[in-house]
Amino acid sequence: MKKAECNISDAEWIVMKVLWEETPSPLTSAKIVEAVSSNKKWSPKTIHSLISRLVKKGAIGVNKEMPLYEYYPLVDKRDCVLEETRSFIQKVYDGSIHLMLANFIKEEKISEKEIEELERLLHKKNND
Amino acid sequence: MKKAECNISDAEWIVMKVLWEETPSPLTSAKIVEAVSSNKKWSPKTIHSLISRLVKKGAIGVNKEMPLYEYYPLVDKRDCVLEETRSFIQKVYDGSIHLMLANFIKEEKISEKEIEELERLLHKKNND
DNA sequence: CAATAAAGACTACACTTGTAGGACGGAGTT
DNA sequence: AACTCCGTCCTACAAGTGTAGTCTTTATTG
Repeated sequence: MKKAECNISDAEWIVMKVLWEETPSPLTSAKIVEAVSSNKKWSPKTIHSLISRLVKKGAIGVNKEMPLYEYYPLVDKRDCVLEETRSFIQKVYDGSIHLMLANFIKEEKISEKEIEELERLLHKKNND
Repeated sequence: MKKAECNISDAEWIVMKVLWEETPSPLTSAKIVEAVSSNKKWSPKTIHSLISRLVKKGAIGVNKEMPLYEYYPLVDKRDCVLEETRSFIQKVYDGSIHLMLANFIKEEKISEKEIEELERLLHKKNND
């Protein structure tokens, strides 16, 4: 998995998530189309386009040994999530994680159970 | 303040934040350029372009009564923050706020003091 | 094997975005 | 009055995106 920049667009994220989450990692485009189609009513052509772009960007790799190409992620999900998160926080909260979380807890409707779980997480983190 | 869609790009956010945060709300473009320039080394032309686009988008309004136009926000910051947040969480966390916060607390390096403050916030929220 | 269908390569096309530049006119400066 | 600089309005222009379509090759199926 590369460290580098992800630069994945909104539509491309949907495809990447399939590759990151679908278990048998090398997937044929048909499998990808199938998985994506459950969320998005895109033409298969559109999904193929997204796949090609991701290959060109170096975000996914292709195994051409097979009759039907098999695709697999080249970038690490965690890295992309972090990158995306950072740019979001930078844009909206001037880069302040703290501001972001605080505002978030204030604004969002989170259930009590969730709050309790988050508190547990915070505690655990605090005791590391 | 309108409720509607914000659709503010990364660069435009920088301008919007000036208008939202700079106190005397109606600002001349010179003031905006000045404020933005402290963060970004853009040509004034660029900033003017962003201002015009925001006007066209309906995100900011203009008072043309004055010799130098004065600009002020038309969209509410909170709405835009929420919208931006939602789309971020949708893209990266499939819309799960919980997943997002949990992952966030796990991943990010937050100071103990911050953790404590967040816990306080959670507590307060819990007792509402 | 012939036909049909799907995959892959390449093309399309309008819209948004980052990042300005040019023309024109009023305000201040000499 | 002439010149200069800034503000407004309009134009520019390449890269990235969403959303496909065409053309060629290959696999599947009767």
